[in-house]
Amino acid sequence: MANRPTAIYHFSFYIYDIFMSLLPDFIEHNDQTRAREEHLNELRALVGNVYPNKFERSHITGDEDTITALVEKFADRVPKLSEGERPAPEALERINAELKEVGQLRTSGRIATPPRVMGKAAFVHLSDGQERLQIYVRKQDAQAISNDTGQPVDDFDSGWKVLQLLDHGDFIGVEGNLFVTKTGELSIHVQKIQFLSKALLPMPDKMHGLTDPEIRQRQRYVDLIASSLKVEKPDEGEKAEKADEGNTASRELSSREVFLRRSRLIREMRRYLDDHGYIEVETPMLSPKATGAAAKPFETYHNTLDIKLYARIAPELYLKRLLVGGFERVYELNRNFRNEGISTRHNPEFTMLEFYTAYKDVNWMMDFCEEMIRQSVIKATGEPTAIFSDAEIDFGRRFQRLTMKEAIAEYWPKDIKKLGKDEISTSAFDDPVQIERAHWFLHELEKVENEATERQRNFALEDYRQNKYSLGNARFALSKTEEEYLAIQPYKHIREHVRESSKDMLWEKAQKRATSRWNEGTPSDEQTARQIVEMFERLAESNLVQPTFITDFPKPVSPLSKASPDDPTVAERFELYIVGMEVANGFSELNDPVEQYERFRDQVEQRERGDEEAMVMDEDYIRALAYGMPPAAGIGIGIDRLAMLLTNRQSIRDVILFPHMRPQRKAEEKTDDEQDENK
RNA sequence: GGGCCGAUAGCUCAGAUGGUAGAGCAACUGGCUUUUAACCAGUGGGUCGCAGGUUCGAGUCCUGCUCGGCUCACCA
Repeated sequence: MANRPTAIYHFSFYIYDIFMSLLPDFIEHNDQTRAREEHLNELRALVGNVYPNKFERSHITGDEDTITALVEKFADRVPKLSEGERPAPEALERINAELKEVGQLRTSGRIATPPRVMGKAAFVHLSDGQERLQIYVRKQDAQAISNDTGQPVDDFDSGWKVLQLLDHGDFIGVEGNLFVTKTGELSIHVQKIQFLSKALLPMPDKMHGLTDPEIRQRQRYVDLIASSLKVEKPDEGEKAEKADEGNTASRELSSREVFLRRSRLIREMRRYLDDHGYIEVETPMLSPKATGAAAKPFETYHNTLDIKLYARIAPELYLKRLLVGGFERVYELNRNFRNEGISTRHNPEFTMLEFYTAYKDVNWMMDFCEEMIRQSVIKATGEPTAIFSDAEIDFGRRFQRLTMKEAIAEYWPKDIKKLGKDEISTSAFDDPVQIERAHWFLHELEKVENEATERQRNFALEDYRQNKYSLGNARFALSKTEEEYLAIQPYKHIREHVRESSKDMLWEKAQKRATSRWNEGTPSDEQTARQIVEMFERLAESNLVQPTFITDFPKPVSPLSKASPDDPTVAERFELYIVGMEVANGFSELNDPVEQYERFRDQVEQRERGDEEAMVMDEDYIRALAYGMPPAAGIGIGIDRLAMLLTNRQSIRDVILFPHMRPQRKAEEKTDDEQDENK
């Protein structure tokens, strides 16, 4: 008890918090925030207003002297040295004489390293988010500027006093002249120092950055600070490894770089369309009908109009109304909202580029889309290839094109191309009975395989558990990855074994099942269409690593696209797949109001049968088409997914600045909610 | 919805078999006038995600929950 803090001790801190604390109480306080608050109070006494309105930077670089501008402009004056090497004194003297000619300059930034104070001099790095530049403050040289008068504080070591009160993360402005230090680093010898803003909360770790994905995503500002303050200093081992990997440009991008690259991608896609005669438009984000795609919408309500509104799921029908109105080339690059699951590939709001081109068809659109993506990728990243996970995606090569049925045949399990007397090939999927059989066969095979592997997995687990008990503390000798490996190893064999031993039996079963279904009545075109799409998704989708256009979608699943002139059951529609992700979806736009009306009616029927994602009737759109819409091709491109590909991020949340996440609930709130529910 | 993993100091993470909560960085005090992951000496800081339980004793074991990650399934 004696060496524990007393109640009075705690109470004094409580009082301190109430009377001294500047920050509101929902922000956690600790010794570090208290130190920063004290520094701020002392700074206020020294320089007056601690949140001044502006800082004028000089214009030696031609434009504003940001840190990046200065570092870039004077990069060629800095001697290039290998690690540990120091510049020759004569060379240094010459360089510094040159730099003296440049004269006084003023720049500003955030303190990117904790000040290294050495008696009566100090080194600090300033960052403008992109580059960092060192400043050198000598006690007798630096004056503080008062933020009230704009004049130097009348105190011989005022600049030094301000420096003592600076914390990692504060913003300051400095005036001084450039020089190169003995160790060869470009620096500013500070004559005047002006305090600009305080970081009351401590900065994230300068070496590791932020690793917790939760904070990275919830508090993106901290993530971005971390990625601009991080010290790039891999140890020798890592360095050697990186050198071995060669020049594959596989270095992981910082969070900041991810969003810069995303921005560049968007800019290049806009520019490409602008250069090809498209105009950018904005259509309603809130609309009385949620149409243009198959998805569940968000609902909201307009008080004055007294109507229900939906956040749009796609701008498609509005953009096509503009084709009717006489804009031949339009695009919209903006958000869509879908009230569906959240995953590594889905965010409730996502950015889509849609554009429409009059007098063109789907084939033209594929060519145009391919070239646009290729050019934008090259301009955004500097090269035609991108590393994603362990794949190198080549945007430079012509994109592969497969019909959906070809893709199914291509990725049909290699070892079961032959089933009894039947050969699985593209033509097999022209016949609805064969489609039904193949679909059921896959379904059954998957079920049996999953059952078998599940049983195998449990067996391996049980085996492992028994070993664990018999081996006692050996658990700690065995690394987790080895455990997992042992449990997974038999898994592949069992899958192959099951496939080989049961394929003919399952094929017969599927045949019977298909036959009995057909005896009950012919399946609708829509059912057949769904079976084809399902087989494609199960078999092919995840295998489409390099950019691949999948064409010839079944008409019934494409209610807004035109049928192919060659095959009335097929829509002139394509989707672009890269690393198993749907990145784009385009088609020849259906412009026959009568047929569109029929298709909507089919959709409405499906909706009534319980398909929540089927479309609704949009009478005004039919009316628009009745005024006449030119033949046209249209496309939607998922920008977030493209950004993932170009930044090697496996989660869509890593390429969206502020992704949606479940709110954190405290225990007390939870019990309150539950009490409410119980009432 | 099922499964697996995670949550410990401001940050990054250690803490096998239950027994006084640790390191590095950050913070604070002192020293050092060209350092750079500065250095040297010293100091403070944690209700171990939340709520229960077992126990003489829980960061550690059990139950429930929250948040996050991965994964499978469903839906399209």
